[in-house]
Amino acid sequence: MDATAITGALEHAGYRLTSPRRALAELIANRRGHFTAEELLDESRRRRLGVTRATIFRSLDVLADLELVERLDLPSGDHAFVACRPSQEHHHHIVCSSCGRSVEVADNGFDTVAASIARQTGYRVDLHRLELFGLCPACRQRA
Amino acid sequence: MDATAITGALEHAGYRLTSPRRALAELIANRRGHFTAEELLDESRRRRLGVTRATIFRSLDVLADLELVERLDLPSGDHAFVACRPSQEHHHHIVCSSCGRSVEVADNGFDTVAASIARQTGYRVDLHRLELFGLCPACRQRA
DNA sequence: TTATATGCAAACGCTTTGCATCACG
DNA sequence: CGTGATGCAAAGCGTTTGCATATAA
Repeated sequence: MDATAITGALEHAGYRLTSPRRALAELIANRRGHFTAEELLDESRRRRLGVTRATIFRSLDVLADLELVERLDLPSGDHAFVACRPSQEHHHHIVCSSCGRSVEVADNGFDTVAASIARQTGYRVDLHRLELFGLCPACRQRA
Repeated sequence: MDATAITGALEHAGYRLTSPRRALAELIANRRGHFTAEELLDESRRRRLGVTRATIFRSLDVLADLELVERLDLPSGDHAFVACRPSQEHHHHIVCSSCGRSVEVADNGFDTVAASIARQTGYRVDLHRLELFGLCPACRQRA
């Protein structure tokens, strides 16, 4: 993942390109798996990037709106984020419960399930969240 | 939903049937849609049921383990719970974003989607969470 | 030049915990 | 009786906010 994908999308959406945001984009781009706000803050401190807590939360908020990151609710109850490729279609993530790496998953086939649920329940389905957890190929091999 | 379904399951699982737990079972059984721990606490205070905060959180924890309630992560980011019928197969809930009422949804058909995701990604899928939001029939009509 | 973004630190809200006491079985 | 459950109040922890200052455009 490339930091310029994030900074570019921010700029395109009319947000100012500040140096904390550039630093944050780089931090996020270099993450392998999911990450928390706290982890970004820790790394920012360690590397003296000068991105502070409030900015991290405010920026993650913006990035989530732009769908550059997705909020995750881990089975543990913790909140985390994953970076996504921008301007993609609706998709979900499968997250490795061992190493945290995640892969984007096309919504393909799920619309059928959603339609059948709508038919069965009479609800109008507006929104769904799907989170998958398991073991990635590398961690499977290691196990 | 019947409070005895909850108390019975608690007893069956070897938990003590205390009066706070009985009161809580009744509180939960009478809920129509999803609810938060705070809401239960409010009602317990209003009706002087004497169930305190710590007990509510501890009990919801137990009930979630027994799958008598399911934890929900609302699109707003809030956490809530819904009561489930006990000893059911794996299922999900569709939640009305207007009135909060929820219906259980069979997992039917989703296994195919999960299998295809596993095949495409190479991940071993261990766990998934699916939450659907929309408008229930009653709220659709009202709108 | 001016709206936007940031830093700081305090406030916030939900949830958990320690510990003494209570009461189910 | 003995162990598990409760109440209370305090701590914990992730997240948000107000406000003065700095900065991108």
